[in-house]
Amino acid sequence: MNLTKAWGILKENGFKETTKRNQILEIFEGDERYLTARDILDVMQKDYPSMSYDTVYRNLATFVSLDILEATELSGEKHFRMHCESDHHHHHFICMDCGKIKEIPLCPMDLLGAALPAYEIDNHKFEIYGKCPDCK
Amino acid sequence: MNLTKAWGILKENGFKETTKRNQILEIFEGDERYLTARDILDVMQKDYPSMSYDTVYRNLATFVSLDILEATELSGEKHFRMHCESDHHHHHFICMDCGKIKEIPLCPMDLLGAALPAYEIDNHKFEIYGKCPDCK
DNA sequence: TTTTCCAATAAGAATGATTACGATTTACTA
DNA sequence: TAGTAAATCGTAATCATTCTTATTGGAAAA
Repeated sequence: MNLTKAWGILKENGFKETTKRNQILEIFEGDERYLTARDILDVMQKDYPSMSYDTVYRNLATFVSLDILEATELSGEKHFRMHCESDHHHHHFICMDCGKIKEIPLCPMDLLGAALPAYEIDNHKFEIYGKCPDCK
Repeated sequence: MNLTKAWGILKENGFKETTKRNQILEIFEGDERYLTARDILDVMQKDYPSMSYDTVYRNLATFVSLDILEATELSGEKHFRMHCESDHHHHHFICMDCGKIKEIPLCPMDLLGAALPAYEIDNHKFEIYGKCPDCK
């Protein structure tokens, strides 16, 4: 997702255009890896030494709720990255060295079909972890 | 997995048979849900009011490293349950109401085959979340 | 442009899970 | 039964995240 589209979504939902908010989005636009709240704060504090954790966490939560960012839990910490452009549902290979991802077009839920008829399925998680060709 | 098998593994690896360790395993043997460290401590402190967090976390880590317990991250907390008996690799549906699980025999990695030839695949996670028939 | 209002932010304290550590106790071995 | 290393206790420290109150800043209206 790019900045323009992200701001379209934010404006539609009544969020104000602030410089901090914009700069956080710029970081994600320029980095395809999964980043933590601390990663964001570290970069932001170069320009805004007084930047607060609260601002980072609040904005990350906003972005995730609007599907601008996607989140996942890696070794006990929440990680975030720009939501994929792809309009079809997919999953990710995640490189545990460099953090870069590769889209996996397959979704195991397609194959489960009616295997769980009596169950209410709300969500699912499928991720592959390892090393990408560059880090291998 | 049952207590006997768990103690077999522990003894093989030189771990001592302590009453606390045994009682933690008994809790897991009698509960098919995913439990947190706090859940364990709460139950244990009925019998041992001085039970320490350190003891709980240390033993949980030991059990996971020996594949006696399996662990997963649910809403920011580590959860543990007895390792499944099934000798074939499988995944889980997890009920977010009661915490009970259902085994899913399918593994998406089987279907990926050689789809990621240049990648080193170390691990993967596939879990389905929702409500079981009883909670629905 | 200026005023006004409410969302957004700063600063730091609070929380909650997890880990660490020195002192003490316990399980096994000889 | 005594010796020894592992296990546990009691508590403090750490780390990510959330909360709270006061202040600031964006944008709509005057």
